[in-house]
Amino acid sequence: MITFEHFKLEEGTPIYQQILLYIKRGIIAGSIGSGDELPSRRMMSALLGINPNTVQKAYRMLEEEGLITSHSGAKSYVDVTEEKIKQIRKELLQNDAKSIVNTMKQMGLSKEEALRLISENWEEK
Amino acid sequence: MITFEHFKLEEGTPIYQQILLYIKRGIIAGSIGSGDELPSRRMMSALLGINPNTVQKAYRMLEEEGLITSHSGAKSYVDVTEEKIKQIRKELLQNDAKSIVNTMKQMGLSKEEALRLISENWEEK
DNA sequence: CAAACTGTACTAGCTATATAATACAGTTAA
DNA sequence: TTAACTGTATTATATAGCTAGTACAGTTTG
Repeated sequence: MITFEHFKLEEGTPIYQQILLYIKRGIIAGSIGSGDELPSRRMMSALLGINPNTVQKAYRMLEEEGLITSHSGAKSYVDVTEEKIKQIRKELLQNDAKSIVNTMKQMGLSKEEALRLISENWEEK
Repeated sequence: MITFEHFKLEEGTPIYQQILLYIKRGIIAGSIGSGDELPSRRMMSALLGINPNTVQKAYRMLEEEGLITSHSGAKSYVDVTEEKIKQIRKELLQNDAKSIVNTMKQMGLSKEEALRLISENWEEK
């Protein structure tokens, strides 16, 4: 069962997208994998204090992307191939890295300053 | 006159926020400073192909944060003190760095892998 | 002065996001 | 079997973001 223990809602980003990303990143990290049981829509919404429809939206998109399976009445499970993992790994990492670099450059940081900033923030907390 | 030459709209983030961030990051980088003239709301919206009201929203927020001055009928100008620059520098850099580190950790990357990813993506384009 | 620009304000309409309240049929477990 | 869970679907409502159109008064420039 995926716990969503370290999942915290943030403002400014659609909730369904945050759920999507949390699961995708978990799959990339290896902490989430095939066979893992997802919390039910109702359970999940109760835990996060959000609406069941919002969870359903995230789950439906995950199903459309072929990362989970859902059957009426039964529980939902993660179901990913190595191929899919490689695909979303490339997708997310490239996206994030490019966005980070652009941001840092926009703020006039040198490569060294950027690396130092990341490095310093890695340890804390 | 601030040119917005390298400004490109991205999907998924409110346009007014992108304008806000572009100017704040420019101020941090030093490429935008006190006395610089902002494009008029109408000019700006025409250049970006967006609605004048969206530009106005960004400009109004910049004024509320005390980064620009606007007077009815006259043009708008950047107006920042060293104190304000330090403040938003800390604000944005800390925010971005923490968000990046969290994302990377969520994907199971080690500090070294993260630094290498940034490093590799720095050069390209 | 007059025209063309400025900032500002307002109404209206659309889409996306999120909530609330039900409803129903399939699955599971006592 | 029956009760409690599942996924799925629907309708209604509210808010944020964005667009479109219009209006008006202050400023700048010819």
